[in-house]
Amino acid sequence: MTDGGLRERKRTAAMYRIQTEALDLFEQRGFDDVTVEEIAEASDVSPSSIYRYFGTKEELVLWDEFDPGMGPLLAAALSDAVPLDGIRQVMTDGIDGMSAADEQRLIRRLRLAALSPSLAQAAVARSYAFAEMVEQVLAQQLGRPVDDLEVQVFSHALLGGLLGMFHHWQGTDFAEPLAGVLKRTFTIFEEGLDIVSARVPEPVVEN
Amino acid sequence: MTDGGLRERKRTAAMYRIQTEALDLFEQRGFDDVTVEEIAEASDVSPSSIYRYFGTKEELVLWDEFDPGMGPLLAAALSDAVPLDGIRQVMTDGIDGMSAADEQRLIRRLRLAALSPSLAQAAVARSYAFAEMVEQVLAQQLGRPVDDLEVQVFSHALLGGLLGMFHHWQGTDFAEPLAGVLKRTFTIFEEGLDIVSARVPEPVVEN
DNA sequence: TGTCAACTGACAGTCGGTGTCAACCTGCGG
DNA sequence: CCGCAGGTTGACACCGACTGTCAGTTGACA
Repeated sequence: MTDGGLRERKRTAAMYRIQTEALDLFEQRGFDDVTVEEIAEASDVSPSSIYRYFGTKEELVLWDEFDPGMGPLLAAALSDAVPLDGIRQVMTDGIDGMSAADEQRLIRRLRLAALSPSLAQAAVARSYAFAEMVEQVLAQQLGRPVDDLEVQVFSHALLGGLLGMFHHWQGTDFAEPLAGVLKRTFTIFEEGLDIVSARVPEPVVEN
Repeated sequence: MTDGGLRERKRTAAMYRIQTEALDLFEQRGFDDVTVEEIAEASDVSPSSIYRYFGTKEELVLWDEFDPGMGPLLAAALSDAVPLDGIRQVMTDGIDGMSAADEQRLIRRLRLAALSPSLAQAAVARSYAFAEMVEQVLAQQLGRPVDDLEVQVFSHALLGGLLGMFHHWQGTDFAEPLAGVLKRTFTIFEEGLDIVSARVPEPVVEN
C-alpha cells in the first residue's frame, strides 16, 4: 500500500521522524511559539530540508504517511460501487487498518489543529481538496460534467459532513472509537440528512 | 442593517475604497505579485492601517461590507423556522437585496479567490466559520448539545453543499443568476441529497 | 568505478504580520 | 481660545515563514 523504492521509504521515515519531533515541540510550547529552525535543530536536518519535505509549517502537523495512497484507493472504490458505499468502504478499511499508535498520533494532530487558527484553516482547506477528488470521480461515474450542480453539492456536502464528524469526535474528546462514529455518520447520510423533520415540536425556550 | 455610528461608517467606506484599489491591482497582476505596500500607496494609506483594517492580505479580497450583519440575521431566522427554511430565507433575501454592482463585485472576488491557492484556502476556512454559527443556533433550537453528531454533520454538510454551489456557479462562469442556482441547491437539499439513487444503471465506460 | 540525477545544507533575500511610539485629529470642559 | 483625553494613523524596527540559488554530497545504476 505504501512504498515504491528505497529512496521513497527513507524519505517517509525521515518525515515521520521530523513530524514526531515537531509534534512534541508544538505540544509543549504551542504551534506559533516554535520556529521551524528549532524543529530543524531538534531533528538534525536543515530548515531548507524541512521546507522541501513539508512545504509549509502547517503541513508538519497535517501530513499523514498514509495520505499518498488514498487517491487511487478512493478512485477504485468509487468506480465499482454506489458512491456513498464506496467512500464508506474506503474510510472503514482505513480506520480498521490503523494501529492504536496511529490513532493516538491522529488524535494528537487533531488536538493541535484545534488549538491554532492557522492550523485549523489549513486543515479545512486540505480536506476540501478531498472533495475535489470525489467530484471528479463521481462526475465521470454518473456521466455528468464535473460542474454539474448536483455533483458539486453532493461531493462538498459529503465532505462537509465528514468534517462535522471529526468536529464531533474532537468535541466529545475522542471518547467513542472512530469506527463507531463513522458508522453512525453514514447512517445519517443514508437517512438523507433530514434533521429538518426531526425538529422538536415544542416552542423554543427563551434563551 | 448596517452602521452604528459615524465612525463606523467612515471606517467601512475607507475599507471599501481600499478593497476597490486592491481588487484592481490583483486582477491586473495576480494576488501574489502585488504587495500590501503597493496597495497602501495606491489607496493613500499606510501599510499599518491596511493591517489594522483587514488583518491579513487575504481579507482584502474576502472582506464583505455586508458580513457583519449576517450573524444576528441568521440567528433570528433559525430561531423561528424550520432550520433549512430559515437559512434559505436569509440567503434568498440577501441575494435579492444585492444590486447589480454588488453581484459584479462578488464575482470579481470569487474569480480572484479561485486563482490563488492562499486565497482559496482562506475563503474555505472563512465559510467554515459560518458552519460553526449554524451549529450553535441549531443545537439550541433542537435542545441538543452542540457536539451532537447529527447537529454537527447537518451543519457542516449544509455549509459544504453551499460551497459546492459556489463551485458550480464559478465553474459555469456565473452564467445562471445566483438566485436560481440557490433555489435549485435547496431543492437538492430537500430531496435529501440522494444522488446515490440517481446512479446510472449502465456500466462505466473504460477510461 | 564512473556518471548522472537527486538530495542536502548554507546563505541571502522577500514579504507578510506584529509591536511600539510619536503625531494627529476630534470632541469636551473650562 | 486653551488644554486634555481617546481613538486613529503613520513611521519604524523587528520576527519568522518561505523562496531561490549554488556548491557539495550521496545514492542508484551501468
